[in-house]
Amino acid sequence: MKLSEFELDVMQLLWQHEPCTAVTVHQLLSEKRNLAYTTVKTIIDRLEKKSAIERCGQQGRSIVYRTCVAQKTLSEQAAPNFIQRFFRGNSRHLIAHFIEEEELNEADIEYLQTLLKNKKTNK
Amino acid sequence: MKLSEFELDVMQLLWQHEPCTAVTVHQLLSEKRNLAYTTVKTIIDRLEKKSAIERCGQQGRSIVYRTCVAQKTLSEQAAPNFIQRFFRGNSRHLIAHFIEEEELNEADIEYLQTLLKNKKTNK
DNA sequence: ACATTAAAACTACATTTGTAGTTTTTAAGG
DNA sequence: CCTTAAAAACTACAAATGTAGTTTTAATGT
Repeated sequence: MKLSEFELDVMQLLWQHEPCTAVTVHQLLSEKRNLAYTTVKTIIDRLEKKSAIERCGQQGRSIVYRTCVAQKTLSEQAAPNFIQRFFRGNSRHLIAHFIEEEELNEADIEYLQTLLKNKKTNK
Repeated sequence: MKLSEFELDVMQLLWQHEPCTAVTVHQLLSEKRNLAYTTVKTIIDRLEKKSAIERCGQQGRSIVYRTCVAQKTLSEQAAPNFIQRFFRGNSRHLIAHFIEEEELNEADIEYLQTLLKNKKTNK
């Protein structure tokens, strides 16, 4: 399944807030940018057509939606692409990039160190 | 600057092989998928229009191109987006995801461990 | 029961993207 | 010099995307 950027934005909100109506998604998105309700609804319709989300009820006159794909599923598909594109398939560089560029607190760092240690021993 | 997937594919090749002609890019891409030369040239024209690449000479009747943006510049812009989309801005999860999912050899792991250690002490 | 009106459903449209055909230019060989 | 053929330049077009207007449906208050 291939979703556009905007579609992914909406999925993002849904993953965080599902089950959830189009009205709610519109409200959530409106905090960031100015969008007509119908615009958001169009995206939701398209996501439904693509079977990324489905109806799971009704609230007053609003349809309640929920996702049918896990965030992980999509990120797993997107990740290799991303790596390919920017890091020539070299995941060491990728991870290094993020370690260098991203904000990480002490706990984060320790957590990641543990992960790496485990990865090494499980080889 | 916003580049499409295909445009990024071409940038990828250019970063690796610049300076470089459209014919060469076409040859390189042809190893992976079947594309008309004109298709590739169209993308190159668009990249030029977007000022992502520029002419830097001629080879016979072919124009030689080079990039005008660093890979890093683009990945830095793309990365936050990507993180936002899939990991809700939580870079710990992002890095953890890649550590868990990607192939890493012993040397990779050690390298990353060093990076983390440095990051911790430089705080 | 009926009117009101929110939300759904449908339609629209410009722009971007992937893809390639056609025409024009021009370097290179004879 | 003239021809030729390779590459450039231009044109085309369907599908996807971002964006929103218009019309229909139906829940809710009276």
